Amino acid sequence: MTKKSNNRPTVRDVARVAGVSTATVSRALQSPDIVSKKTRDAVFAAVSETGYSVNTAAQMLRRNRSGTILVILPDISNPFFSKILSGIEEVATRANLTILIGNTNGDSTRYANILENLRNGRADGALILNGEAPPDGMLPEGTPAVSISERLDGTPYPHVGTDNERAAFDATRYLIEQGHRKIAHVTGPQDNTLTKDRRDGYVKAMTEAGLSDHIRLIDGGFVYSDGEHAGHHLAKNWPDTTAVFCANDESAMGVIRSLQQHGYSVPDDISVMGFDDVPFARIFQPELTTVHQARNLIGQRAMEILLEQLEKKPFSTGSVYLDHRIVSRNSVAGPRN
Amino acid sequence: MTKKSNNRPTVRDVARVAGVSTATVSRALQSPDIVSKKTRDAVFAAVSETGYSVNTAAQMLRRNRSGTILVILPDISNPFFSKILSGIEEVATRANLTILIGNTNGDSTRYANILENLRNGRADGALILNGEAPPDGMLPEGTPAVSISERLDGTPYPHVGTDNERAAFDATRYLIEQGHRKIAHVTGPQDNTLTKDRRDGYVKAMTEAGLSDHIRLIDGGFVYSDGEHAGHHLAKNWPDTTAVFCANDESAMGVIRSLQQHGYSVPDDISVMGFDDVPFARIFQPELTTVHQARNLIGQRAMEILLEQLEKKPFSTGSVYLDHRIVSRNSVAGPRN
DNA sequence: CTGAAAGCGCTTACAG
DNA sequence: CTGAAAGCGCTTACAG
Repeated sequence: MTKKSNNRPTVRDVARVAGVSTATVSRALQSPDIVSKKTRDAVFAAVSETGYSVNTAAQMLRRNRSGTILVILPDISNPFFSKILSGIEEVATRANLTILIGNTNGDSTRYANILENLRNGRADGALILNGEAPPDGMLPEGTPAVSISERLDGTPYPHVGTDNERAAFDATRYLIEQGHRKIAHVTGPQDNTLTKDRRDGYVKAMTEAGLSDHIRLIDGGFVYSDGEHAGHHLAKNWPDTTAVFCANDESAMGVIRSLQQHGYSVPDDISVMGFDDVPFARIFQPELTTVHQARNLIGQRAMEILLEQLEKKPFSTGSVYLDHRIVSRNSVAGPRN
Repeated sequence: MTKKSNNRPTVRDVARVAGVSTATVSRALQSPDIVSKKTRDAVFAAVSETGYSVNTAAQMLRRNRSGTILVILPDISNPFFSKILSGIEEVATRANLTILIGNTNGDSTRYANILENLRNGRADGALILNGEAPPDGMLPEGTPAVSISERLDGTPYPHVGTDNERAAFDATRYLIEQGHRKIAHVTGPQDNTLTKDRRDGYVKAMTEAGLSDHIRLIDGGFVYSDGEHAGHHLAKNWPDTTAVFCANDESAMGVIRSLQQHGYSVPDDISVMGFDDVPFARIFQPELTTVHQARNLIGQRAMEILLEQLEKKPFSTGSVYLDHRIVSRNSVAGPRN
């Protein structure tokens, strides 16, 4: 009967102090309404007295659920993801779920390691923001999952994001309405569904406006240096362009700097528009005109759909789109002359 | 003998396939070198055949360890933290430890909820980046923890960061060496150890250079709008200032924009220097001269010290400082005339 | 409304 | 080097 070295109180300790069984302690804690008020009070008092806190491992083992959801993203430092994360957290917290963040860094080995959390029971479901479908066999069949932002073609998971084609269409229309005709588009990275959708929206808007002769596509990417290269390309090859629609804000900033180095003034000589409305878009000079995505709501909605899956309720399949809007700031003006 | 509904293979399944006991399966997986090669091979083959993955909950319960460490920070979207996080992750991954991120958002209720992960066994130790000591009783005694960046005065936890007083001293010296005399300092938020240390370093450098008459302190903070206010204050009250040292990069950007709105040119009329070297410092115009902190190394070192605590090895107490350096860019020049 | 008992899937002293 | 068995701390069908 020697004392255990680890003194963390357990249900047994609480039961002893409260004068009830461990089953009753568990019930009072998990389903307070199915025990008598007297019992409930006694148990709660015993919990404070002992400083009891449930042992999550035991609970997970017994329930066969971790109460954790895995958020898979390519780069946690990318400001695009932080607001989505907040939305996810809000809903998860309300549902008493913990969030585990898996940062792939674009590395497939890391991605595989992260997915392991679903196989070993550390997480019950996943929110996939990295745009890459889990390789076959890496996920137990029927694992609840939702893809965010990028669609995961050929996958059964529901998807939440922005209607990118529509948003790109609206952005291009916006430039046309400012009087621009020679409008270029700097795309995102190849083999990305976002890139395709935004490019399609741009092409569609140009075509519908009878400007198909002015379509100018430049291969880009989502980082600053991609924008710099694109700006250089633009200055060299299409110097008479009056407006550029970029696939995201960061590349738009690179385009602007590069254009400035080539002697252009933005927006006086050339207008530049981004996509995302990251926090820095307001601080950058010129303040960036861009497409705002409802990132917080996207995160919330995705988490809600995952929750429905976890609870075996019917859930929406296919894509859910949240509203976007154009944010007018200073990087776009009418064409000169 | 009905089939269980949940088909995840267990050690029993692996044991049956490999023709050994569950104890041996566990040994082959956890300490491959203490079983015979023949057994090891049989177990590994059985693992692939069955698609076995350890049940983390059972493992945690049995070992009384979660293999997870908790990283507590105020704001995950703050770029200052992301590189520190990478450093932490690198070391944690090498040690086969999972990271759980707790985002307090400066909310003490959330902070308390996050600390609960240490009491319920979901995490074995903590890395504290939010500058706030856990309230008494919120952490089981002897919980391994390390504070990062901000010191936690009155706390037994080791600390890893930058020697802020020294770094601020160096930054101020740098401005003095460029020929500046009337140098202002925009501080961080009150009641923050970083603020105190950086202010002290500034005052010390000014005093040592015989410039104590030119000490100009402006209460600031770590966000953009704090900088804007400070810039306004500066323009109104000390218009002949030729250089400003700001407590961080974000506030330095606010100071610059605000000064520009007051008609100053940076750095021609006035030089502005930041602190941190966040990623955006290179994109901002003018590119920001600042103090680089070894954020990745700070994260690594902190995780290493936490690891030593977890393994009950002796570990360094007190503060560990990693080297900082001045990064010269375009927001600082010599004084006009 | 409550209790006694089984069992979730591991790991590890103990014995050989 | 290996196996049989106990037990980590919960929760929940079962019985009353």
